[in-house]
Amino acid sequence: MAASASSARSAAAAAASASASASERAYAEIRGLILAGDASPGTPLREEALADIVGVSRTPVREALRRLEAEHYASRTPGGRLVVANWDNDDVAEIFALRAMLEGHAAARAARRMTPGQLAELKFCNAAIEAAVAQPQPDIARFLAENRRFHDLILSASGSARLATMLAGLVEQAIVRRTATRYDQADLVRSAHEHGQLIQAFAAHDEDWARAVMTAHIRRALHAFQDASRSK
Amino acid sequence: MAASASSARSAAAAAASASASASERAYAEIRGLILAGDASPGTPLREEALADIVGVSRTPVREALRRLEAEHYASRTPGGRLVVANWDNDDVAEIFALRAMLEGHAAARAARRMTPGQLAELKFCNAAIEAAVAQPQPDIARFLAENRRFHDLILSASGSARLATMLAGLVEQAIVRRTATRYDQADLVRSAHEHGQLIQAFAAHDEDWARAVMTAHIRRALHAFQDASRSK
DNA sequence: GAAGACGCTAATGTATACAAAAATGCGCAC
DNA sequence: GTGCGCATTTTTGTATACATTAGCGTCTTC
Repeated sequence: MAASASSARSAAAAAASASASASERAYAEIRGLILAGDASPGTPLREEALADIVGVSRTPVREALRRLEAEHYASRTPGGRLVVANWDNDDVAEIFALRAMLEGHAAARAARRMTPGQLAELKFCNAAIEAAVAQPQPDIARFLAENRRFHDLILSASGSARLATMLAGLVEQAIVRRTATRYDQADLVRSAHEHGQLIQAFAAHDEDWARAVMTAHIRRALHAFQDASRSK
Repeated sequence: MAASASSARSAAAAAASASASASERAYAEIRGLILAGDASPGTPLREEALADIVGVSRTPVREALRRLEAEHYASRTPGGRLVVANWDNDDVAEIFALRAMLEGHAAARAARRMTPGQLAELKFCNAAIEAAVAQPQPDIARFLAENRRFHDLILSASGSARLATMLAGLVEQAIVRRTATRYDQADLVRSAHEHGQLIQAFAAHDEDWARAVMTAHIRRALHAFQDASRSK
């Protein structure tokens, strides 16, 4: 698990370092440090130290930190210093509750606007997910990547930039925590099945159906996560 | 209307300039320019020009602009330049829909956690609102200020920093647009009455009731706004 | 020995100077 | 006369130097 987290981090950093802007790289790399657990909750995020790590000046690091602060990856001490944020169980539950509402809303909007092309993409994407989880040894990395893509496709089909930015932070945060827990294959298969239901709802352009399936999908994920945390 | 908007702007700017940080002042002032309509949609937001206006250097202006961009007050051209964002009718409807969901959720959480002290504050606040709207010539500025405070109290009673930051942008945006329209006294009275219902729901610690009243409150506001826009 | 104040240190906030990229306008060729 | 391409100019992105403020340890005094 430590290995998968750290490889995920270096992969993200490598992808970002390929000719992206300095602030973008700083953002990706610092977030990676937090998500991989290299910087545990409460750790101070000092601008100069981070600038050295990323290899840029303080200016882009500052921009990255402001963004991370807005997305609740970092929080401020009374004196105005930034530290890695600490999410407790209530926070996780809140994140999932907000995701359920907002992604449910996104699904409803998407159902209204879904084009045949977008629907085909979703089907293709979910086929990949099913392939990844059907094996006795599920391909977790593949599942995470394609699952992310599936939800992003719906988000983009919903056609609301506001929703997209609001959800961006929430999805990341929740996925991270999940990455840290062990997956139960049955959960993965169930997830793919729910995606299938979503596709049906989209095909029928049925807003309420889509919203309900998405809400259920995410609330089930919450409980799967909580069960995994408890038994860990 | 133009007068009220511009006085609101200068008041905000003055409040901010009183010993606040440069980035904070820049944020408040630039947002003021956008909200007052001094910078109409599509107007380029050039860093150096804004730095001159605010009287600080480009660095804090940049931070302010990133924040405004994250809150959808500004959007980027393909080339990466910032311009004042243009909200169409769909955007406004989307903002209200998101507000209805998120503030409904906040109200439900608040109902669960409401303390007697917080409840008393809400009652006091709504009394001020009722006083402001009871007169033949309602005190609009007072209403807006107290109404804002009422909703902020609920938000803080909900105890979720995530909700608070998510809603901050949405509330501002919607209020601005409303400021631009003429208020119908009947709407204001209705609004105060709905606040009374909310207080009852909070007193009973009834989550579902609170959520329903809040959702209805905001959706009515949407339609009041749309009617006002049409007949304007 | 404990408590408070003072001064030092380290971190953030701000300004400016420099580099890179993008828009625009001009000129040239077709 | 129009369209394309290059050069100029404007604007944003990044680095660094400076100012300010919060933290923190020590020293003094009661």
